[in-house]
Amino acid sequence: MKKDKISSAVIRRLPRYYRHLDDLYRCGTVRISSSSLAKSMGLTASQIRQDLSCFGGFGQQGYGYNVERLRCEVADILGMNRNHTVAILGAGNLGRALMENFPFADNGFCLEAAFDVDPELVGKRLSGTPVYHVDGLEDYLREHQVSVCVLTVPAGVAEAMARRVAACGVSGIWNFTNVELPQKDMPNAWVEDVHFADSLLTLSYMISEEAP
Amino acid sequence: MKKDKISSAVIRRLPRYYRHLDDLYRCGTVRISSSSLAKSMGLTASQIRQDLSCFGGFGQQGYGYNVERLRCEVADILGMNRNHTVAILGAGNLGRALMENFPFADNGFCLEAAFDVDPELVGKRLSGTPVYHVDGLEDYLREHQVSVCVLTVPAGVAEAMARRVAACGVSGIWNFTNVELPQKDMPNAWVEDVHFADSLLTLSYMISEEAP
DNA sequence: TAGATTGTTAATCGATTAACAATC
DNA sequence: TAGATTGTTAATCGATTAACAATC
Repeated sequence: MKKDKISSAVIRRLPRYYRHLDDLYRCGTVRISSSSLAKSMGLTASQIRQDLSCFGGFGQQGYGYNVERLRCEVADILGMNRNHTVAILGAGNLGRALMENFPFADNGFCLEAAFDVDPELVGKRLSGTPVYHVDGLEDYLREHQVSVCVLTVPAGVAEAMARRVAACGVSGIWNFTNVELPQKDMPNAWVEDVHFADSLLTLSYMISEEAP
Repeated sequence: MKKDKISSAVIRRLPRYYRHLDDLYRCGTVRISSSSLAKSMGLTASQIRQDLSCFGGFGQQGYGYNVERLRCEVADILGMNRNHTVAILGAGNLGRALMENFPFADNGFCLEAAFDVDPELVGKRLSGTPVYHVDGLEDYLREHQVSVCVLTVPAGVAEAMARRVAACGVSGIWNFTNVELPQKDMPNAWVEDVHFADSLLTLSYMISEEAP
C-alpha cells in the first residue's frame, strides 16, 4: 500500500537498491526474490519488502520481482527520468573530477554548464561542458532551467553562492564544501551534503576503536 | 556513564559535533550549554547530552560544557590524535583533488604517499606527496605503517586493490569508487564509502518529490 | 542561596523484524 | 495442485525525547 510520507531511512536505501538491481539487470538476471536480494545486500527480506511496499506492490507471490521492471520502478521513484539538469559551480580539481568522471547522465542528470572565476578556464570547454564566468550566473539561471547546482567552490564563498542559486529557483544544492548550509536558511532548495571530513572521521573512529 | 557498544547513529553525529565545537573554539566561545548547541545544530538538547554521556561526563551542572575541553574530548574519541597515516591509490582528478585540497592533517591524518600507474606521474611529487608505481604497493606497505588507503582508482580495479591493501594489514579503506566492497569480504579492514551517486540520487528524489 | 544545567532514568516514538494469510 | 513468495499486520527492538533529581 502506497505510503504518504516516506522516512529518510527508506529513501537513503533506494539508491543502493537501484545500484544492485542495475547490476543484476546488466548480468541478465530476470527475476529475484526479496530473500536473495537481501542476502546479496546484507539486509533482511522483510526490510526489502517493507521498503518497496511504501511505493506500491511491484512483486508477485510465488515468483518474486522482475528485475527489469523493479529497476525501472526504483529509477522512477528516484526521479531519474525527469530530465534534471545540473551546473557545476567551481571548476577546480574536484569540480573537474566530477565533470570528467562522474556519470551524470547515468543518474538522470544532464550536465549543462560550469562556472568559475579563473580567466584561464572561462570561455573554454572541459569534457565538453562550457565554462562561464560566475558573474553571469544569475543571467544564466534565469534563461536556463537548472535543477541542481554542485557546490565545489572554496569554503569562503560557499554560503554566498548557495544563497545566490537558491534565490534563482534552483531546486537542489549538492554541497561538497565543508561548510554547513542549514536547510532553514535555504527555504527553496534541498541541500545534500557530501562531507568528506565527516566520512573520514567516522573511519578514524572505527579503526581507532576496534577491528571489524 | 561510559557505554560499551556505541550505536552507529551516535558515531555518525560525532564528526558534526567536532566541526561545530571547532567553529565555536575558533570564535573564542568558552562555554556552551547542550540547549544552545542543540539550537545551532538543529538537534535536541536531550540528544546531545545522551550522545556525549556514552563516552563520559564532560559537562558541569549549572554551567554547561567547556568548549575547548569538549572539542578535545571529541577529537580524542574520533581518534584524531593517533598519528594515523594515509596513502592515496589513484592520482587521477579525484585523487589529486584530495591531495591538493583536503586537509588531512586537520583531521588527524598524515598523507604519506600516492600510487598510480601513469609514467607521467610516477616519481614526481604532487602537492609535496611522492607518487609511486602501484607495482611497489605491497613493498611500501610492508615497510611503512599505513592506517588508511584512499581508493580513487577506476571501478574496474577497485575490488582487487582493496583486497591487496587489506591483505597488507591496512586498517581502513576510504572508498570513493562506485563499487560496493562488502565488509564481509574485507575481514581485516573497515570500509567507509563515499558514494557520490547515492548522494545525488537522494537529492534527485527530494527535488522530484516536493519543495523543502 | 537561587538559578541553571547536567547526567540518567523513564516514556515515547519510529524503524526493523517476524509471522502469516493471500495468491501466483 | 503444491510450493514459493509476496504484501501487510503484529511484535520487537532500538533510538529519541521528556522529565527530574543531583549539583555546580
